[in-house]
Formats: sequence, C-alpha cells, structure tokens
Amino acid sequence: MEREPRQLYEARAKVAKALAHPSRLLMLDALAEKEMCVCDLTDLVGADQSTVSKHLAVLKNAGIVADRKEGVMIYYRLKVGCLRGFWNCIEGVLKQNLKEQQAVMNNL
Amino acid sequence: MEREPRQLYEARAKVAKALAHPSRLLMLDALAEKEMCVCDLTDLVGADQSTVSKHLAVLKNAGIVADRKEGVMIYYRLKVGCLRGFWNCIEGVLKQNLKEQQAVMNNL
DNA sequence: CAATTCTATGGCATAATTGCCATATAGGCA
DNA sequence: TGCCTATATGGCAATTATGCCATAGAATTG
Repeated sequence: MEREPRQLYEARAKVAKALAHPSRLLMLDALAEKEMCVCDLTDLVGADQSTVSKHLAVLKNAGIVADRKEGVMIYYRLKVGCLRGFWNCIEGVLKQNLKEQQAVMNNL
Repeated sequence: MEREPRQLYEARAKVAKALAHPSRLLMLDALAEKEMCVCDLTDLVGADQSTVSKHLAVLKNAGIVADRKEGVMIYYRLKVGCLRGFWNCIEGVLKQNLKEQQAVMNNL
C-alpha cells in the first residue's frame, strides 16, 4: 500500500485550486457548451476584464482550458471532460447530506 | 440556456476549495481505503495534530468526509465516491497536455 | 480525583488569493 | 501612421488560507 508521492498531490491541488472560485466555475460551465472569447466571458461574469483575464490564466495554467487566437480576440475552450460528471456526483452527495441533516432535525 | 444560480457555483467552489490542499488530498486518498483516526492521519501527513484537525474540519464542513467517535478517538471516513474517477480523468488530461507540450518542443 | 491520551479551538504571524486600476501589447482599420 | 478594440500584466490593498503554539475538553485509567 505505497502512498503516491507528494508531487502528485500538489499537481492535483493545483487543479482543485483552479476550480475553487465561483466565477471560474461559472465560466467553465459556459465553456462546456461552446468556446467563448474573453469579452463574452467578461459579460457573463460581470467583473473587470482584467480580473476575468487573470481567472482564465489560472484555468489555462492548470491545464483545464486552452485558448486560440483569432484576429484580436482570444477564444477559450474547455479541455477537460470530467467536470460535468464530477459535479453531478458531488451534488448528489451534498443533497443526500441535506436530507440526513433534516432527518436528524426531525428527530428521526 | 439558462445559467444556474450563483449560489450553485459557490457551493461547488466550497467543495473545490476543500480539495485544494496537498495534505487534504493525501488524507482523502488514504481514507478511500479505510477509515482512520486523527492520530493515524497526523502520522500520515507529518504536520502538527492541530493542523490536521483543522484540515479535517474543512473536509467535514464541505461534506466530503464524516466522522465517528469511538472512545477517545475519532474516526474519519470518506463520504464521496467520485474522487478516484475524477483524478484519473484529470491526470489523463494533464498527461496528454505534457505530451503535446513535448511535441511542440521537438518542433513536431 | 489526578494523570494521561486524543482531539478541537483560539490566537497569531506569514503566505496566498482576489479584484480593481492603470498600463502595455497587439490586431484591425481608416 | 494614428486610433480603436480586445486582451494581458504590474501593482497594490483587502481578504482569506495556512501552520504552529498554547490550551481546552472529553474519555480512560489508576
């Protein structure tokens, strides 16, 4: 039962950190449908363009998205297909937690 | 194409934040095999016991682990089954990224 | 009860993240 | 060339995360 090297967990943590922000998760959800330029994503998120640009840099650096230049605009696209299923599973668990908590409240 | 409410992304971000630390990921990997007490996890991680306790509180608060008291000891167990598959997928993507980067380096 | 062990919490210093402003860079167009 | 648009980056202040120490609480044992 060898534990895997610390390096692996730092790599994973980098990905998890990139996911750990509501605006970035919102953008990823949008990018799951189609690629979008920074201007589109800026409208979507409703933050300063420089802020969105930095968020995208985080996602790109983590390997979660890729970009493509077309004229002046830069289009970002999702590179990872595991997110939808992952969040479905997580949300299932959290919903179950809620039910259990409510059951406790009701003295079940 | 309604976007889901901001609340959802904050809930997801909370889970992602809980995952965003190498020590916590190491513990989760260990807990995937069997439940462990705080003392076991403290040995595993090699940090101060109070630090490990706080990490566990983060995981518990995010709904990722649950605990059980037995005498003086508190056993933590994994509550979420999606992690193994998620990291497999992520690591597959990252490995692919590496290959592509190397190909670029070799002027393919 | 006293002593010991296991775990959680408060407090604090350090480090990392976040978001905006200002500015730089680059492409498109007159 | 000059101007406009789209994007990225530097810098800074405010917030949040991290980790250790000291300590508190709870169960066990003598």
